[in-house]
Amino acid sequence: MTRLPDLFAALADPTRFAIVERLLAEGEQSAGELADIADITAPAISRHLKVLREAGVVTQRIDGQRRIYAVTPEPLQAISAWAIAHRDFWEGSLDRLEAAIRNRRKESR
Amino acid sequence: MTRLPDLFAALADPTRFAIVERLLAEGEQSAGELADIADITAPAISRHLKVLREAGVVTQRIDGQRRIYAVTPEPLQAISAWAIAHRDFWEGSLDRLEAAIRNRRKESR
DNA sequence: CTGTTAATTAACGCAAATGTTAATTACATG
DNA sequence: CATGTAATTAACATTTGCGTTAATTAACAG
Repeated sequence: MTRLPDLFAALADPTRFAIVERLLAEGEQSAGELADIADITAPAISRHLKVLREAGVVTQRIDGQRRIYAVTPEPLQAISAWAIAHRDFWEGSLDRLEAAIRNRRKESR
Repeated sequence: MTRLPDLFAALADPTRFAIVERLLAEGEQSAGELADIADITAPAISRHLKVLREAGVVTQRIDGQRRIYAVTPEPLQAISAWAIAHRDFWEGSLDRLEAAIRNRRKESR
């Protein structure tokens, strides 16, 4: 089981976070398709994907000469579990949490 | 509102994560009380607290010559909201895993 | 076999993060 | 007011992270 700080480190970079969001929103994609996620070169993307892979955030599937990436469920589960484990701490504002979720959905359309 | 990658960056360091866990478990504590959280000097702790403060993860309260720190609810809320917003993804992870395996079998024929 | 495409690895430069010791600020107390 | 305690800021060294270009590996197409 990956430790949370390592998971957070993987998601702390804006480019990597964008990759994860994209994969979550649109499903699995090849390294090439992810190229336009940020204004950086292909090797840079490749290294970000490696970091995500080593943190267990994404899995790699080989299809011909393409490497196809998808988000792994476990890390998201782990993060959710951690936040919810401390729910008694921030439970005072469930309304705001709900609002935040609604907001996210709205933005992603 | 703080962006998630910045939040994750604040929590990516093991010492900072330990500070947050401690404050969540035992409630607010002074910088001095947090000194034993890791085998580093007081200035190092102080800088970690500054990072957490600037990311909005903790608040600082002044009491005499002590600075007392406590976790802010909003960041945990935000993280939880993000994870839960993608719950449909990792909730049925077993089904998806199965489907992915079936899919791969189909393709390789 | 040859050339093209997809992606990664190698080698390198630079900026940011993290630790140290020393100096500073602010409050408390005899 | 002089001294001690709590914490931070300053200055500096070292490591890590992230980007680049060039080289490499692997699969595909003629």
